[in-house]
Amino acid sequence: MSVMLQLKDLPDEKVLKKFAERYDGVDTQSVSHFLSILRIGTELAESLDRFLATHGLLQGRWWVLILLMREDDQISTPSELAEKAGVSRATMSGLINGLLRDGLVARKDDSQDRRSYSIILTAAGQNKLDEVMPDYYPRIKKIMGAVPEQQREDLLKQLILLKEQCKVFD
Amino acid sequence: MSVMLQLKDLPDEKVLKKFAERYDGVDTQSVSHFLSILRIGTELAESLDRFLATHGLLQGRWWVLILLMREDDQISTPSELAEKAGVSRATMSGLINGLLRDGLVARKDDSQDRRSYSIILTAAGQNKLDEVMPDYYPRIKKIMGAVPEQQREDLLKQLILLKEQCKVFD
DNA sequence: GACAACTAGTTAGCTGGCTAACTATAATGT
DNA sequence: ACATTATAGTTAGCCAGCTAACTAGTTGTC
Repeated sequence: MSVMLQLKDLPDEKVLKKFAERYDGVDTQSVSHFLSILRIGTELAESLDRFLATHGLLQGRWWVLILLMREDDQISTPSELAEKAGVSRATMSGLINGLLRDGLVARKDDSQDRRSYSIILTAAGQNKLDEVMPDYYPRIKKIMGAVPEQQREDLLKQLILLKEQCKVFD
Repeated sequence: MSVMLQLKDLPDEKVLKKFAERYDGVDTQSVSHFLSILRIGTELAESLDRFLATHGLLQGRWWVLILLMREDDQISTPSELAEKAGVSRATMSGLINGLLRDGLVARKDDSQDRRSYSIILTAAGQNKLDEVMPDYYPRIKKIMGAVPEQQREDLLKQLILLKEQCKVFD
């Protein structure tokens, strides 16, 4: 995601009037709320990325490492990883290449199926996670601590409602 | 943004235990909530993009058209647009090129400052907005309708708290 | 008036998303 | 056995973000 709206850029009175005149039935509140939610989503993701960058990682590659560590033997295949990460095989191809270059994962050819190969988390990759994760978890806890325990469930519930309601875009 | 997490991919018991053993002090709830929020943000943005795509637009270019329409005379400059859209001048350069190619904006050289030029919304650009916006506004209203009026303010308030708490990433 | 410093915009190269088209191999069906 | 179909991975080309380095022009200062 990446949303081209600065919260400060919410339109002023004059502009609102202009748009409301040209396009009737504009619900200013809804629009402003919707855009703010998108914007905050972007900002949260950017914060995470900046944090990962301090450890020399970015979101995409970091997540691949985590998916590998989840496996019993730290091993998987490109298509499996693509499926689990929710990205196309083409995208996973690029992510894997970057990780191979950095030596955080290694490639092992499949003797059974010559089209395929396996990807293994290397010692360097595990070390990288062991460096990042103990720094990551407490920060996440602190961040989520900003929302009172009880209201977190409500927050999630409402966001899920919004997401589901997005069917009106189809 | 773009978050590599499928909600379905929340880790199972065994995996949770594995991570909790290696990295102590993991607050599973916080992590899962945080990642879910990021994921939903991405999905909302993707929905908007799919909608805009049905009108032959994408988020970046659409937002530039809106910023131009906000101006009294539908005119602005690349750096002004970059600043208002919250992107780098380099990115705006690319967006403007795309819009120029599609004829949705036009370029007008500045006689005062030969480094600069102005970007104007063309009739075709205005027509495109006149096609998209009357379709956009009611859909946004319907989507936000999923969250009861009273809880919207809370939702926003909590998201803003989270965003601000992201300072712990710095 | 000349030089320094700043500003406007572009370009190159990186990240990471996508689709569509491609290669190579495997599996299936007749 | 061979032909078809399906699958694994890559590549090319698009979108959109970024930084850093660059050109060109403007401004300010001495």
